[in-house]
Amino acid sequence: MSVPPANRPVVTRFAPSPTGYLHIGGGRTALFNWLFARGQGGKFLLRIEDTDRERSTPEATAAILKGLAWLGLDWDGEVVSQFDRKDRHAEVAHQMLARGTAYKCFSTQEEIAAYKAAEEAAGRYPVFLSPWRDADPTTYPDAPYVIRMKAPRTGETVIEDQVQGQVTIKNETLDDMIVLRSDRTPTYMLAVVVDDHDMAVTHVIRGDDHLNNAARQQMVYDAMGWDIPVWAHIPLIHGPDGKKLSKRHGATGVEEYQAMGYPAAGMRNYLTRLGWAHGDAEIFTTEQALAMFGLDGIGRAPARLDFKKLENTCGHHMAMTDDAALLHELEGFLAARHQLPLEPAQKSRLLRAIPSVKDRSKTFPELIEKARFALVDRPVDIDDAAAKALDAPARGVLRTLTPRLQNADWTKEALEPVLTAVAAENGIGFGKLAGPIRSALAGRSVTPSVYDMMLVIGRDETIARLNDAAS
RNA sequence: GGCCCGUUCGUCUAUCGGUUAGGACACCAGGUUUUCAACCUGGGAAGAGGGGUUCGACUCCCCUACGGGCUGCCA
Repeated sequence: MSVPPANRPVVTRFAPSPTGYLHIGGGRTALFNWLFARGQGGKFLLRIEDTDRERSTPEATAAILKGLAWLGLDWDGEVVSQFDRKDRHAEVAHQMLARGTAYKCFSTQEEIAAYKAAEEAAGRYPVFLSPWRDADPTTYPDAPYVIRMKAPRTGETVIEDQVQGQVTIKNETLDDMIVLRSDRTPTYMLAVVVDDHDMAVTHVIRGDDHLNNAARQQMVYDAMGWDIPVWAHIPLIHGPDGKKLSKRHGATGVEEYQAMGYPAAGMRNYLTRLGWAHGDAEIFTTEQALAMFGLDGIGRAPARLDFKKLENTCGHHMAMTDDAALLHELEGFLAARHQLPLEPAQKSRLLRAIPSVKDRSKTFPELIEKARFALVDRPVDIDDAAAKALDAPARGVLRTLTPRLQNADWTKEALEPVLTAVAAENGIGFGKLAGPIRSALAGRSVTPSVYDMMLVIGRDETIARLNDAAS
């Protein structure tokens, strides 16, 4: 058995099959690979496993690339198409044939099915033992064949896994897996090994649904005399009920999370912490994650998705992100939702409003809703809850307020005493004054601070909206 | 069915034989307050069950239960 490559620079890869959107679990797998490679100063490669021509589509590939881009995961070099490398895969299959570590099998699918059925009926583990394994080539018929590996029949295969530890698999449970199909195309088991070797991948970080496959794949590494990469099989993500994450749990594709308006930085942070920990670290930047991330922090049990914590994490990142970057990402969010792009005027209004709303928002829809006061034009649409605060007495109070605003300095420090005084003169608490102002300025009863709103929309607009509401 | 993996508060997790089992989210109570948040303080909340090993087990071993994965000429 070969030893893991210890002194080479780290090379990881993400190798999705293009049969749909980028699954949230796949996104996390990509993220772990990216964090590890980038954190170690290594390379992160992308390979599309499109050998299944029936199910692979260019649309799916595009969706996966888009999902990765949204998560902020960039890869080195060109995207590798596994299908394009089929000749190389066939070449390796024939090399193994020549070395005697693989053989041609002429058994038909019917024969195999019958064999397995008989084994099962006899109460044995249904491993197909091909009669062609040690057949004399001169007896080969002129018929379609596949190339199979000669798997060891005794002993055990040990997988040294960075996450799962030492996993031992009995060789009798390993069949002579097919590496080249009868149509000369490679199977996944062959292609993945050849590609990982040719791409000089040092660390294979992938879902633990591949843990058993690692034993099979090691056969190919051994047959070719290649170095086995470091394995790290990470647990899958489950839904809130602990079952495998599926459509009935809600969102499974990363683009759905983008469409729901979660900021990418928050998503990254949450996904990093899902199944990985570094002491008490909870909220961190990508730079910090890069510095902290390691394979030893990955847990062995599947983690459940918790939307409440995702939201909380995203809230922290909203507040941490600078205003211009937030606006830029907001535009991406609107585009992902196929909504109208922002006009320049709206952008500048939003940019001014963001500081007053980003601390209190967890998602982009929330940010937009809270920034509504800055986006709307007069006359402001007032909803029922806001209208309740604008009864006759309240309108009277507002009429006493507007003249006082004409000459005040437009800063919070100057405005504060004015509003406090008006409230006092009217014999009401500050809350009774803030309510009507809120309604007049935003048309809603839930808004940012009244001072923030006044400063953002400016003196003229403030007075105009107050007059609208007071009349 | 067989094989493989897993199991600490409701959830994400820390602990790497000796801790009052820590943090975060969520929840509850109180505080602050200009609405909603945010924020501050406090609170309840966990080692699946059973056997071992050991002076001592969440930690090591075995069994059971439960969950997941694999068992394709899919990846």
